Amino acid sequence: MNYKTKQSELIEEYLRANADRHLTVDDICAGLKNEVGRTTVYRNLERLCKSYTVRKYILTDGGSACYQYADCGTQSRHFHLKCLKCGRLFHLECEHLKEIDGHIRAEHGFAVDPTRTVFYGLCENCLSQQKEVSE
Amino acid sequence: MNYKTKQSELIEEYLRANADRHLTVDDICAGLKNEVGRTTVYRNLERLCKSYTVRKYILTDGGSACYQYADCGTQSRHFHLKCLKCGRLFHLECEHLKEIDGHIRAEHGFAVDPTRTVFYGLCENCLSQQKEVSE
DNA sequence: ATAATTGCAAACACTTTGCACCTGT
DNA sequence: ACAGGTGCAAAGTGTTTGCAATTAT
Repeated sequence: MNYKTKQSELIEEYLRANADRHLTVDDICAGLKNEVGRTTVYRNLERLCKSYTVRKYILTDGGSACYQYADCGTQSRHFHLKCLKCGRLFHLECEHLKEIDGHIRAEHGFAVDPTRTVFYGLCENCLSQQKEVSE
Repeated sequence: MNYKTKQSELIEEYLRANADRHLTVDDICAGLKNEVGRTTVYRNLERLCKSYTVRKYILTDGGSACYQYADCGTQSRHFHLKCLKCGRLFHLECEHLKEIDGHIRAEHGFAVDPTRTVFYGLCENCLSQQKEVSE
């Protein structure tokens, strides 16, 4: 059980090559130039998530889910910053995560799940643009 | 602009009366015994979210969104903690907000909007329950 | 040989939109 | 009178499923 197919290899390869990015199913399909069917992408992602090879993120805005190759350890747990203006998604490094995480855990007894939590606000770029225009 | 209708009053009333719960659109429709159309519920919730009277949560993967009356002073700047298990909403005090806020702003040039940001995770209660069961 | 995988089309669940009608001001 | 609200039906999204054909072992 678990055959090695051209498609499953392409998908995993693509995810690994883009381990620094968050990919939607659309991204993956486009990245593979539609050499792999959408259904197959979904099914492979499901499998990879089950084996913890890939991590699924559900952004709190109800859009489509994002997937990221989980290189066991390094960038495993991190927060997300989503710009309300340009829509870009940023990653928040681990040291700060721990600080935030620990603070809330210690002081409020609440265990934050970074895979579910998204900070909304304005990114550097959009902030400076806003100042210039000052609308 | 913004007329007071029988339906909009029923919806807000119901949300306020159940401010301790997180309600799906289905819950609201059922609670109002289908006196209000589903579309109207959606549209009113959208309006209430925009005015920060109600907060929208996307808790489950593929499931429906939840709404909760949260007119906790539109003006006050604080974060929210939402428990993924019991659905309870907690408020995060200002000192910590400033710390988190300042950190992300200073180190990442990202200005977080606390009114838009919700931390998802597990509350003290649900955490301890989970330990007991230890599944 | 035979068990798993693929991918189309169709089903799905939740949400949004178009439009004709109704209601509040 | 007319801006705004309502609700049906239809369209739109993102995801899952049925199934016949294909592919890996």
